[in-house]
Amino acid sequence: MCNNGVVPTESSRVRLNETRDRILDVALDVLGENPDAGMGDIASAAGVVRRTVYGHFPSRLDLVRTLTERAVTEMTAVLTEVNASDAEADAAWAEFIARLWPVAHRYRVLLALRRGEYGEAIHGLLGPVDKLLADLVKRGQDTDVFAQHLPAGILSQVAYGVVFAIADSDLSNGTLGARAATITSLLMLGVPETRAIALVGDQP
Amino acid sequence: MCNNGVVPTESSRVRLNETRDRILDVALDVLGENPDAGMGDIASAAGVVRRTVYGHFPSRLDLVRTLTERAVTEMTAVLTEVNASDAEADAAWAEFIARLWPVAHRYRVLLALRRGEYGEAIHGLLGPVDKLLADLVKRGQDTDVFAQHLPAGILSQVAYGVVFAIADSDLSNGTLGARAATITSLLMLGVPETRAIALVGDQP
DNA sequence: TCTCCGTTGCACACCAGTGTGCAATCTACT
DNA sequence: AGTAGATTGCACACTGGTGTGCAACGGAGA
Repeated sequence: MCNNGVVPTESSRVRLNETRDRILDVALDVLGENPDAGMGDIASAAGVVRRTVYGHFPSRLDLVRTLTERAVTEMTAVLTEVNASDAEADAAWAEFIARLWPVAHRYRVLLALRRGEYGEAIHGLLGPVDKLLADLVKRGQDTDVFAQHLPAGILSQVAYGVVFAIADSDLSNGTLGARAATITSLLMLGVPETRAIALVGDQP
Repeated sequence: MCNNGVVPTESSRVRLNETRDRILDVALDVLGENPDAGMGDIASAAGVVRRTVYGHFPSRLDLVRTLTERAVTEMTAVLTEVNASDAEADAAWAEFIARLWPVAHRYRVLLALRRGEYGEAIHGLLGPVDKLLADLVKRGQDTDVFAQHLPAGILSQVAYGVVFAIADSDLSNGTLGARAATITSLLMLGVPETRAIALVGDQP
């Protein structure tokens, strides 16, 4: 399909990338509503024929993997930046959730996709994000900012699991969802309610 | 298969129910590991042939529905009992989680099954449980025992979503998991850490 | 106008799971 | 031994998704 080893024209390459990006964007929506959606569903939602999708992504796994890589890139960018600051761990967490929120909402499907066919592949790609999260929580526990009723690795998983769960609920969009997700995750990290509310107040 | 309208012998009926129950038990395990497992996988795990499974459950949906009904029955039993007591809402919640824990661990697959093919059917059957949970949380909010940063309906969903998430993690068995799930869910319900720890201490 | 190249439409093979039909078999009870 | 009934083994049709091959179409640029 697409390219057979020949150098493409400038304009055609633009058209190609436009289609490719549109497929990726729309795939996120479609899979978000139904993680079991097929290539045909994605194709028609993108206003394109199934055959065309296979022109850009040789297999369904390739598509999902690309999507995941995208998500990992965006998330690690935010997370490393937040992690680098010398703020208290709870403040860092609050800022992280606030900035992650739009991304989390878009990529909420990945949580569902972690079980099932491509679970292993996705899990592998998400490894770096998990590690950064665990590091942040560990830092909070070491400085007595977060509770220690669970090991950092699990606590971080559960905490950002909650964020995605809220991203998947009725509150998904709007700032209300972001506030709810931040406060809830802070509470379960052991931050007192008054402190949690103060923290989200700082970043509306 | 099984029965063609004729009255069965006593012993054969026993054998029948034994097989049926074994299929149900094993289906819970198999689907717990892989929600997309087929009838064949379930059958062979139960030491039986695929055809036999269809003898007891005319379709895959029937099997899943039966499983769900089982779960709903067990959960509502615990929940109504706990809900009827006049204890504080947080104490009631703690007792609920403690008693729900073994059940939750067994039926954790239902959470994954809520999305996907049979999502709607399962969601419908789980309705009563959701309502009881929401009532309990509402009671806690009205008596200022639980935080009000989220509406009761959503807060209850997120809270017991966490319980299942922990049931699905490495801590799944043992009393450690139960403690972790209880404390974490209490924290996110807005109960102060000291109080939460005191509550689980009461029910080891 | 001619060419490049992404896109389309249709063909096909393939696979995995579902659900059914039916004769054969095995087992417990009489 | 005879019988009822659950189980088995194998057949089949059907569905729905995947991935590929290939000729034809259509638009943008030389």
